[in-house]
Amino acid sequence: MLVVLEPHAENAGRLRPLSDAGVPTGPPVATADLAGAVAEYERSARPRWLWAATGEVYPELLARGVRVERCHDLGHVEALLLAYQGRHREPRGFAAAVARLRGLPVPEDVGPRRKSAQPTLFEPERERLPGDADPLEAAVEVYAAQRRTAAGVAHAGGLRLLAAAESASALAAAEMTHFGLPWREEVHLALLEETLGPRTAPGVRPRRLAVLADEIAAAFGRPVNPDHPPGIVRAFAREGIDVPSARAWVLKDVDHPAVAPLLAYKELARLWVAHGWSWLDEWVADGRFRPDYVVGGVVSGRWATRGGAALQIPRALRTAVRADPGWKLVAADASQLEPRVLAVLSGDHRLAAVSGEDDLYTTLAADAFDGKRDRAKIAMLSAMYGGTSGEAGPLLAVLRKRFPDAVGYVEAAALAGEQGRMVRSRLGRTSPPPSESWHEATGSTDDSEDAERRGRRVSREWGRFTRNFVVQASAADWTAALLGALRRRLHLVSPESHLVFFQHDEVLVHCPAEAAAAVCHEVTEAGHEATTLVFGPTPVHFPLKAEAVDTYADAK
DNA sequence: ACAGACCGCGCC
DNA sequence: AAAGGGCGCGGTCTGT
Repeated sequence: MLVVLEPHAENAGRLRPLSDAGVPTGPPVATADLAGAVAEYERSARPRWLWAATGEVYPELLARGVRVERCHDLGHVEALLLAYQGRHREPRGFAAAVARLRGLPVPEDVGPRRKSAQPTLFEPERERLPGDADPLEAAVEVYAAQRRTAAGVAHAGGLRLLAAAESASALAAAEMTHFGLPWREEVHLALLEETLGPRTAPGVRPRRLAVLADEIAAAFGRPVNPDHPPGIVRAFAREGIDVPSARAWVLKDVDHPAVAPLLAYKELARLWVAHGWSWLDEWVADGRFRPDYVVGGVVSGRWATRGGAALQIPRALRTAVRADPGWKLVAADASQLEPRVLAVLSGDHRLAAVSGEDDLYTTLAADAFDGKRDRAKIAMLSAMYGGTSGEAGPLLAVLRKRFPDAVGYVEAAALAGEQGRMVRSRLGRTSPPPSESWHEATGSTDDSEDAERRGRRVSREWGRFTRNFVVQASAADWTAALLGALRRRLHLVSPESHLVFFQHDEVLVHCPAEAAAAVCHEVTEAGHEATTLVFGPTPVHFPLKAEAVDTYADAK
């Protein structure tokens, strides 16, 4: 069964039960204790909850101690369906869906609201429905329309699964923010002091950075702002050294006394600016880092985050991520997910055979690259990213000869992009159509050499995007299914355990120490479940190694 | 004062 | 001959 839910302020709201097909089976019921009503339904019927946006409803339920098993997130599903139809640029979200159905002016998407760990005094604004539509009725209508749309396309089965997996991902994201990533402030503070010096006021360079800035100035014989790349390039030019940019990898081969302090400065400044004391103040509270995840925030279906740079936690800081006393972190990482995804998508039997081992690149190297793992990896990444620089070209040729189906698959995707066609993931995530300016550049009637060259370049760029899209988006299909399977399994074997972090192809579970072995087992099983759900029976191996650690720094 | 471009670097 | 996918975020500079 389904229950459609509409929240009001202060835990009040309305509910209405529906059949699986979305037909109301009873009248709307108002309640002053929404969380209690939801909890009761969970106990008695385990319905699939139907609501406009998980992010608007579920955090409040979690705050009141209520977990739900399943939902259908109308906003996320709307976005997936619009994309499937090539309508990426139309406003997504529930309110827009209602407006489209009723022929009313479609409201623009509300812009992103940056959040922080600090509690806010104001309730987040809820979408106003156009034409004063009744939210419960409108949700039922939109659900029916989404079912019709999804059923009428070639990827019907895939989209149904994708809708469920994306909705489950939204639940998992809200739970990760709610429970938070265990973050030991004193460990982080000690690391900052050790590498930067004592804490300074915001904007005031810590001692170690000030010293390096002085060394840089001394090496150049005049003050040079190390935070200003053009100034650095000019400073080297005055010394008779031409550098194309001030990037670290460019400077590291330059022979000049300013290089060493500059490289050290860049590294430390990055830590200070991105994950220094201000970051701690803003993002860590009560021993938890609570980033705001944006499920499906990337066109490929990958997650993004808003604020806190949660998907860029530097390796050096992972030592601050520690399990509570008596608890463990179970770290799980899908190794080499994308080449394995390519093996399934392309049906390349040879590549499937190579994926049988835990380290795909080693096997690939033994198979085709004289045992040279580096080369095997470059070849594979070049195939998936469209890289051709340096030695990539010849290596890719070797790969193509040995694995024609796999390389042919990504090359077909690249060709589609170069021609402005869309490509899709396994479950039906769909690449956006190229922009107006892309069409102008590639369809130009101007046959000057410059215009033609630009057209070719723009076309190739889009081909690299679609080449990567098929792999990256199908990997996102798999991870969405994984999250759904894992959160359900965790609740069964160890209800106290929670997903607390997710980053493209790795997850962290915070669990009581005595549950760690069981959690590791469930992670592995969830990986198998995701593989079968998304890809069906396949010889391709998707190893998802799980290990219990005390700190994230010890993972892998 | 503010928005937006560009650079550079962190993560996958 | 050269050509590499996806992000978020903070810095400086430029234009208004």
